[in-house]
This record gives sequence, structure tokens and C-alpha cells, in this order.
Amino acid sequence: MGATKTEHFTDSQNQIAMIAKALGHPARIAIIEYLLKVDTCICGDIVNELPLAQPTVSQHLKELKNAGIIKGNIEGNAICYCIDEKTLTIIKDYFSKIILTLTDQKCC
Amino acid sequence: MGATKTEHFTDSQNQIAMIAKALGHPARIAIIEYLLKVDTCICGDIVNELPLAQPTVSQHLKELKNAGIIKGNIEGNAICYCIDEKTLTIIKDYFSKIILTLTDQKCC
DNA sequence: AATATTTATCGTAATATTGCAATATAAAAA
DNA sequence: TTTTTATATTGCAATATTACGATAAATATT
Repeated sequence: MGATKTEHFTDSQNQIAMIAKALGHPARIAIIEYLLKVDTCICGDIVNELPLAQPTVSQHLKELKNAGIIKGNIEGNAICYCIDEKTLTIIKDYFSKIILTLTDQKCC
Repeated sequence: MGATKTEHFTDSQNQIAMIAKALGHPARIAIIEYLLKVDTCICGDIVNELPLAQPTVSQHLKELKNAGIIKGNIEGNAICYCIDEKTLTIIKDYFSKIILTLTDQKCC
């Protein structure tokens, strides 16, 4: 045991959970906020922005990339990162729909 | 090591990450979707809905409760669970704002 | 009171995550 | 070509998560 039983859940449930999980770390939220703040692709500047060692930041970037939340383009000896709007839109829309459904509910 | 260095990040970043983390498991997404589907508080029915053992479900419910995503009221020998709109609204608004900021950006 | 029902907690095994030092890789600059 | 710069990978230790059997706790039913 210890491994999530993804096979018991729907593709949609696994997808939303996977994106949410990737967002479930303050360093990764900080990375997203930084990419948003600078307002363009960032080529080699992220490590200095975070209070973590370079391999740790690299690992967090990898997880965001695997979840489809950011994209990385090789640009010389640096890598340009930016937010992948598509994926963030998926969870935004998902939670928007939940909130909309909820307001119709009378409960607790 | 192994523990997240929350002290290095802002309260906001930690809060968003904490909520996202609680949503980062398909069983917990399934619980939320079930609470939404039945359209009222649920008193003792969640365990049968999920393909997991009762202690496991209880643990997932606890995590959702700790993150403020669901509320539980004792009702006789059962417990009534329902979604806490406030908390889901926090992340919905957060990601809405991010998407809005993003559309102004020309990138990659 | 005895039993059933519902949920929580404990203990534990399996696995995943976090973080970093050391090292590798690859392109740029000297 | 050597050195510098930027990022990734490896290996490892510390900690967290996931899952469940066993058991506890608390109310309901008989």
C-alpha cells in the first residue's frame, strides 16, 4: 500500500487531482506567481527567486511541467519557462462549475 | 529533509498550496463530486460510495475537513458532511485571477 | 442491558515527496 | 579549447502520504 489507487476513479477525477496535486506546494505556487509577475517567458532566473537549492527548484519545475502547468523552451544554454494557460483553465473551469452548482444548494 | 519549508513562503502561497494539496487526490475529488451530486448534506453514505476501506475514507474526509473544504455536523450516530463554499471560492477566485492576468500576456 | 451501526483512531507496511550535495550535461563566453 | 553559466540527474536521508486491519468510541435499536 501507499500508492494512490487511480484505477478506481474516473479519468476526469484523476486529471483534476493530478493538476491540484502539482499545485499543492508553496514553492510551485511561488513559481507560478513569479512567471505571472514578470509577464513574459523567463530564461534562467527562477532559481535565484526561490529560497531553495537549485536541484530542488529544478525538481519542482519538472513536476509543474509534467502536470502541464508550465512549458519550457530551450533557448541557448538557458530554458524559457512560461505558464500553460490551457491546463490552468481546466481547473479554473472545474471549480467555477462546482461553485455555480453549490449556490443552488441549501445545506447545513 | 522531506518536510516542506512553509516558513519561506507567504501566507497566501501556503494557503493556496494547502487547499490544492487537499484536492490533490482522486478519492477526495470523488467525495466532493458526490456531495455535490446528492445536493444536500450526507449523513453516513460516503463510505459505500467509494472503492476504499472505511478507515481510508475517514482519513480522506479528515484531510478535507482540515483544509476547510468540507464541514461535518454530528447528527445522531452519523455525521453530516457538506461542502464549505467559502474555501472552494478562495481557490476558484485565485485561479480566475491568474487566468485573467494571463490573457493579457503575450508569451511563448 | 445487549447488539448493531457509524465513524474515528491506532498501528503498521508500502510508497511518495521534499530537499540537497555531488555530479553530469550542454551551450556560451573567454 | 578551457572556463563559465544554466539546468538536469543521481543518490540519499528525512518526512509525508496512502491504505487497511484491528479496535475504540458513541449513539441507535432491540
